[in-house]
Amino acid sequence: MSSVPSEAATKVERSSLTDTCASGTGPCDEALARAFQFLGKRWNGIILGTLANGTSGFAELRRNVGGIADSVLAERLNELHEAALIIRSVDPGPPVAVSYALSPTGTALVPALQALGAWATSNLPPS
Amino acid sequence: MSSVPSEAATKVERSSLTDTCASGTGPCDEALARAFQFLGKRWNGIILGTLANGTSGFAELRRNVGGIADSVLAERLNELHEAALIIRSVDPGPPVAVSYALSPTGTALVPALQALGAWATSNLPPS
DNA sequence: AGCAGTAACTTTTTTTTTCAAAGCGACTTG
DNA sequence: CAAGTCGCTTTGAAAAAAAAAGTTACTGCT
Repeated sequence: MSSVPSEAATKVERSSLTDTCASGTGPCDEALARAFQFLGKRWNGIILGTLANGTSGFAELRRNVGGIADSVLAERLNELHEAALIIRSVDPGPPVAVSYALSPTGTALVPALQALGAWATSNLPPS
Repeated sequence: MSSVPSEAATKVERSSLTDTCASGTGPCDEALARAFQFLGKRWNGIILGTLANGTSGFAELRRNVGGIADSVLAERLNELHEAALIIRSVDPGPPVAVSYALSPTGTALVPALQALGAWATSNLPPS
């Protein structure tokens, strides 16, 4: 992981979630704050969960995620790519085609996402 | 759960995350969207993770979460309370004292939060 | 050839969300 | 009395997300 250049670290974000949480032994410690640096931004959890179903192009992902603005999807994909959670592959074509997939780091998140889904199934009323 | 009046359901949200996700058997299904209805809003994951360490008052929670605006914390606590993820208890005092704790629904989320923390520890660079 | 459609974004404007600061009433302490 | 804390509420500014239109590069159809 330390070999991945983290350009996100050079972008000073207001109220960075990585500065939050009392140091403790409980679930809310620095690690959880780091997880929510991504997951606490609208759409990231859903995007990663959708990509867990398999590789997608931009438009397919937009349709499968459902309800996200193009510009927000583009920005999220860039951030997730820069953080090495997803892999962006370009087929030069023609026609040019771009596909997105979970990286190993992103894939490692899937069991936790599954746990979240299981929790919601058991604990949240259907909308 | 079904005995809890869900006022959140009467508030039509634009781009509701519960309308997202292709139906599928993968992690991104309706259940995950429902989980991110809460967790995809900034601060909710951290708030729930902080409360997993034990009951807190408002000011203590604000300090322990770190970096959240009063007004946002107040609103988040109201939403989480309305969704029955937390319990709000009032000690009439004097002085009056309000405390917040995870409900059984909120508590059931803790293992998934722990999984997220473990993933971050193994997969995300320290900031 | 022109047209319409799709993909993968980008740009602009509008709307919503979050932030920062101040405020309020109810207390406690020195 | 003043100053501090608590648990919020209010206001206006800043940031993020949404909505809509746009661009380039194709493909397929008439």
